[in-house]
Amino acid sequence: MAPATPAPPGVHPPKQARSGATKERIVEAALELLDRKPLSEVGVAEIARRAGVSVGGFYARFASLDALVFTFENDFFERLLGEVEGALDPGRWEGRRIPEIVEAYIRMAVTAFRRHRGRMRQVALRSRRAADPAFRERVNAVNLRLHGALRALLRARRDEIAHPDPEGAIDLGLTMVSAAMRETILFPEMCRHLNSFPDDALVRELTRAYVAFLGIPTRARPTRRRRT
Amino acid sequence: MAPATPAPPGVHPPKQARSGATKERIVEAALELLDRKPLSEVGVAEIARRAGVSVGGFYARFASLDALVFTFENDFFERLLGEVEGALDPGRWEGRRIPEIVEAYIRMAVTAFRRHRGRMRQVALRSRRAADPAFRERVNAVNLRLHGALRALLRARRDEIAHPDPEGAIDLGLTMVSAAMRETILFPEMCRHLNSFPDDALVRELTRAYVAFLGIPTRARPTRRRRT
DNA sequence: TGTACATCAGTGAACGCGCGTTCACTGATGTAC
DNA sequence: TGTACATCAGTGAACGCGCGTTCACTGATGTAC
Repeated sequence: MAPATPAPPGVHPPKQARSGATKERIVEAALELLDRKPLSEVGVAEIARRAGVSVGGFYARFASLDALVFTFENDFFERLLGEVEGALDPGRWEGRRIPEIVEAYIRMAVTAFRRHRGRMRQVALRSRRAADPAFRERVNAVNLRLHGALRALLRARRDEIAHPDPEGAIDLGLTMVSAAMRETILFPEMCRHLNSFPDDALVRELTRAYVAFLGIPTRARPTRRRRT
Repeated sequence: MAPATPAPPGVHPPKQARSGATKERIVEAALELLDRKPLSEVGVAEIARRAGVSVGGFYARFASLDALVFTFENDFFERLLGEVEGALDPGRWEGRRIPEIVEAYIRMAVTAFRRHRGRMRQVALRSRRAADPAFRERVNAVNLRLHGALRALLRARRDEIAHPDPEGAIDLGLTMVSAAMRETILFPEMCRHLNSFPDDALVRELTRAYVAFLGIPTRARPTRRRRT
């Protein structure tokens, strides 16, 4: 049942070097196209053309279009989780206070949203269409871990929080901040009528909002910036 | 060019009473289905079956599926705009302070999101798929007016706001609050791992968040509730 | 009130198009002896 | 090094399915005289 090489499901493991290269080209072509339009408007033919293979060539590497999407989503999730969980390791933040942590998290998130816009849009759209519960489960699991890392750090600093329901506030604040980033970065056409912010200002303001909502007394302005 | 009866484009004006009733049944069937799944999973056949007409009967009333969607979206927008702009009429709020206004707005919005969940989901999804720029324009125009009404009230009370950039904060706060409502009410499956709030608490907490972000000194807790 | 005719309302099978997928085939690469 | 054969990589036209839309037709409603 289990294949000899543990390849992701639906991806035909390459047996020669050149087919590996073809696979890369296909993935890259798909990502480039996704930066410009949602998957529903792309299609196998266009991906294949851009990758310089025939449609049949595509299917020699991937069992289906879904399999391709699954693959690069998975790669992406893996990388993202590694990055965020690494950066939010509790050890690193010993003795640091909530505003700094929140700012670091939001900065990472904004950067990721910006850098992987196409893929994240695709994930956001797909996870909202009811169809595939397995996919939603996957996205939920990833979000759980991403949010979980921050949540753990904040809960451990609950005494900084003046909000009467610290845990609820941590979660709702997270929802607000995440949703706002999705809105402004992934789907900016939808809020064109509102003032828009450059990324730096967005990080600063979202941090301010989250911190204010948690009810953390702003003795020193949490405005000092840091360039990684 | 202009039709005798100014019917919405794509809707064949009924010439007999019974066809008007049929039209209503079709619209209602579509709305019921939309409450349970996105349009992309519904289809003309299912709408027609539920409305108790044949597929041909559907097309006797509507020029296309798009025309149906357009119609009930428009009705919906119209009603929503009327309600919100009426409730936020500047005259009504003479002498009232920001926290009250914000709470009233958020309560209206939460109620609307809850009551018209299917339609709003449909709008949210469709406006995020690049395809149809005309549709996005329409949604933007509606949002502009909805947000504009609140924005005007808040701007007129700018002296209550301690945030260094009041106008920017008004807009970003609006984005955060709107996006959070969409997330928690329209697509709750996506944040199942986070604490969820009943509507009353959601209104209270979103209000608190917005007010805190604007930097309004909370002398008296803005927690007093009001039942309309 | 009755008849003839025009228009409207509605039926449901068939059409057509887009798009993911398949399949018979050609060419390239690797292996055995 | 050369030959024969097996497997892999890739081609592109054809297939098939879902689904929105059409169309030839039947039945219902309204109107003229």
